[in-house]
Amino acid sequence: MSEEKSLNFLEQIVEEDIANGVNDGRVLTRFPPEPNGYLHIGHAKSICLNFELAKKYNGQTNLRFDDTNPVKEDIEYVDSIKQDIQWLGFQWAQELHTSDYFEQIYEFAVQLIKKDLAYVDDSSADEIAVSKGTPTTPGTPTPYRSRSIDENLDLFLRMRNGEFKDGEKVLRAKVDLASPNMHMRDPIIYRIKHAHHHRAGDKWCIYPMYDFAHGQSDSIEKITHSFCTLEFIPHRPLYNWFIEQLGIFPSHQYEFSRLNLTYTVMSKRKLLQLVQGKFVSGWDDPRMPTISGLRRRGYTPASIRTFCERIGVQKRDNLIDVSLLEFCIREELNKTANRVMAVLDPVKLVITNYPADQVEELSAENNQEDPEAGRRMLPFSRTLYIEREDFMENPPKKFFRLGPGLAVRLKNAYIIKGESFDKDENGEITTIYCTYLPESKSGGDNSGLTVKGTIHWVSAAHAATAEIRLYDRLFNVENPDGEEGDFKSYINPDSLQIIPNAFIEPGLVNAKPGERLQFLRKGYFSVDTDSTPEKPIFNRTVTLKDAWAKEVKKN
RNA sequence: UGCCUGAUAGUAUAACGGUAGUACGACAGACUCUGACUCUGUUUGUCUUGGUUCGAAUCCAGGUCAGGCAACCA
Repeated sequence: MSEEKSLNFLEQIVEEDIANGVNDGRVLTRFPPEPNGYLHIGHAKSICLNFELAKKYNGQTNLRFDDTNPVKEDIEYVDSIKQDIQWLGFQWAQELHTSDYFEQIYEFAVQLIKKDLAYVDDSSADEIAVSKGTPTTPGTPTPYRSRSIDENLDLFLRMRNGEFKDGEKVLRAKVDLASPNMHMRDPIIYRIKHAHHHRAGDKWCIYPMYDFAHGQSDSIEKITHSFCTLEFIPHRPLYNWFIEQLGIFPSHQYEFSRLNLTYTVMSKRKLLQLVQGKFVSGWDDPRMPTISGLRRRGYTPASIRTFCERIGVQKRDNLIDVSLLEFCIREELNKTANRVMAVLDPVKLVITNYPADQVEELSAENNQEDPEAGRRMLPFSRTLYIEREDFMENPPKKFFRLGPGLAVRLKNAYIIKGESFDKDENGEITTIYCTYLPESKSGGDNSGLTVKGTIHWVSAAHAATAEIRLYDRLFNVENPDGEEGDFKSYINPDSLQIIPNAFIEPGLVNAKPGERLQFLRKGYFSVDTDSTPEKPIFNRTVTLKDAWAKEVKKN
């Protein structure tokens, strides 16, 4: 383990700070979600970054809810966010809420007013927008900019006391209306909202804006390194300006680029549209890039953490290939998931030389990658189900499966040879007939034969049935955000295929929700949260790599 | 057309003035009682033009391209 992993740019910053004795080497980060939606894998990047970086440098991480907008926030989201972070494997030092600082933030505002650095503005939203000018032309002061300190103090108190209606007045910082940075053109720092807050109740009718809450909260908590995404870069001068004018603890903001993944969307707004428009079954639909969706899909916390580590941290825009995420979950599940057999698209197979009333119990390895996983017994009989695609009437030369005259190994059982088949009036094969080699039994094969292919099966009389849900990418274009028009028009209509009656090994009816398995040759699956022994439900987490599918595609 | 970011294989990410490396993907092969896994090999890259330097992905200047910013959202 002498291999040195290079540091990402934020780790470099932290190491430099520690080396220079900044904050006495103390490292305290925070993860600051607004409780107005569910966490997605983009948040996971931020969570991993904040928690792992702090831990690496003997620091800690707070969970702070940025709950400054009561009309959009809800306790439901608070709970889901906490669950998701813990599920990912992280524990915050303190659970904090910006709303707990409202009194102090209010005092900060008063302080600003007293320094003549903030004023109450009676202008309408439109008037303020106009007065801010444009990026190329400076803003102009509204008539209220020159109010006296005393008048501002009085008005602000009356705002707090509920004497005005929503939108009637705002408190603005007095910064620089001519700044090339639009965020410095007297930003609004308090607005009136007569709304019930999920945590503060009805105590307040004025609420601070993000720019006058986030940095202040960082400072109150003495956060040393405040990491956020790139779109907050233009806010940083304001972040620093407030710290300077207020003379409070100098937290520092650093920005990194947010995660984008191919074949999905990542903005909360768009995910909400998918949920509300019923394009998916909910926030935890296994096709969603939400943490809860990935969890239900069968992703593990470790695979998501590994993924976040491999994508790195930088400042350039990126679009990560979802195949990397898939690689991370396959890599883990290959080592940990038991192998079982399930036939998704069954066709009957009759072994004509196998005794009609004989049933054998065959021993099967659970996971050859893990000797500890043990073995299980499987019933075998004359009539089986195999995968329809594993038989071809006129197979091409590279087809290593069953066909007339073609021999193949039944996994954990015998070598069989295809003989004949029945078809119905539509030309669809209904039954395949084959013969088996009794001396080719797995574990004791002395047939002297080797076959190129091995296929999976279940005994028809013993198999249980299950609902299997096959998931594919939610969108059929790599970057739905980058396409013309409504992103929803690029939704993949085949992103969910439900197989109501697949055949599974009898023992699988007892699989517990959340359990992860490999269906041999079909992919990794996990037991759905709605699954019961009476009606087992499996979600496909990810397919196996399929060299044959590629071969077929080529021709 | 103001300000702010950024630009290294298909996608990401290293190299911090000294041999452009790694992962995923793709392609080819070996192995295989999973056409899986594993293993081997191949392919493809420093946005551009100048400058500094013995030497530039790296430093400087100009350009190009991409993204962000003018919510009483965060």
